[in-house]
Amino acid sequence: MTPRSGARERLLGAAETLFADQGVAATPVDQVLARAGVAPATLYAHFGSKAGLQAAVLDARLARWDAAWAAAVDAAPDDRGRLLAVFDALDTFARGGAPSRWCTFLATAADTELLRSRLTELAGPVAGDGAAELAEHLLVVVSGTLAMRLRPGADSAVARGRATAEALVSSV
Amino acid sequence: MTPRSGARERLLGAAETLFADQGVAATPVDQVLARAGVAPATLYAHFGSKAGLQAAVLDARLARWDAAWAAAVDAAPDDRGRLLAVFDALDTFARGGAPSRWCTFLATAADTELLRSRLTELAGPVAGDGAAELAEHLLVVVSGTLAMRLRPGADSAVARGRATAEALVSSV
DNA sequence: GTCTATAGCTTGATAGAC
DNA sequence: GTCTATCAAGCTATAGAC
Repeated sequence: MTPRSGARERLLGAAETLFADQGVAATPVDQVLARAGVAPATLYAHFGSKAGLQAAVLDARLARWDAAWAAAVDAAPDDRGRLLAVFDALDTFARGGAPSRWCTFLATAADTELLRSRLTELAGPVAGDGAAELAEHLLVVVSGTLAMRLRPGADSAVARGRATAEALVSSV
Repeated sequence: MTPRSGARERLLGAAETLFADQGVAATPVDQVLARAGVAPATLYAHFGSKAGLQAAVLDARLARWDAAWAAAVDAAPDDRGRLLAVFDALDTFARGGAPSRWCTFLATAADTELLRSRLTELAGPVAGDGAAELAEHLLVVVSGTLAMRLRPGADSAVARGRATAEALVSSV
């Protein structure tokens, strides 16, 4: 917890948008600095390197995703709704002005395991002994939904993914 | 059709591997040249630019994927098998020594439409009126399978994707 | 068609003042 | 902690000989 620093927050915000829109490699540090209105040395004082900044951006995103998913689960009315709440959270994230390629951060190892374990847990009340299998199916569908958001027709990606998930849940 | 040129083929092969393993942006032209054993000017004579080389690599890949899928469909015994043949083709590609991140090329617009239309066609005999809907579900699953191959546990990605697809087909 | 050599630019990161 | 100014390295692409 660095003593509150406007520059730090602005750097994280600028980097998140630019990295997501253009890709990390295609985004020069100078561009992040310009958008944040910060000097080069300040960035290196806070994050050490471009890679350090990237890591900090991913961490921040993961934490927000985590919170959004938890909130969606809490808001759901029943077991089936809680299992499918991932898609509500995806929808929130997608509509919430987040960069169009925000989903790339989900391609990390930590996140895959998080998804798998939570989905298995949530699938329990719905599928009983078949919970692990259903969770595995839903993991594929969630991954596919993220992938679809990278392509044309991204707007309807979450809705289509949810429809597929519902078909799977109903077939249990 | 350039007069047969060993350099051209070597460049395509080297670029395919390196681009897939490291990403295009992270791969310097020099590295492609070194692996191919070719001089800079030769690359620019054939492809005009790094982007031109990248485009040529994608074209070649798409053509091979196309052929592999068609072969898998032909080899399948029945309608259901033909519909699920995408996964046979994915398996062939994945095992065939292709770079671990080969799937990135499937994130193109052209390919998305190709997938959708062919899957819809193949779903006809299996799902009748529900063909379009089933194809849409399978499109999500195929995309998810590709995404899973980018993460740890990639080896079993195709098998798990196929299992999800079978659950969907069976529920029709 | 292919080579060697190099131009010209952009990048990530640092030095030193305040 | 933040700034201005700058370095050293790496990149893509081209020139010119064979």
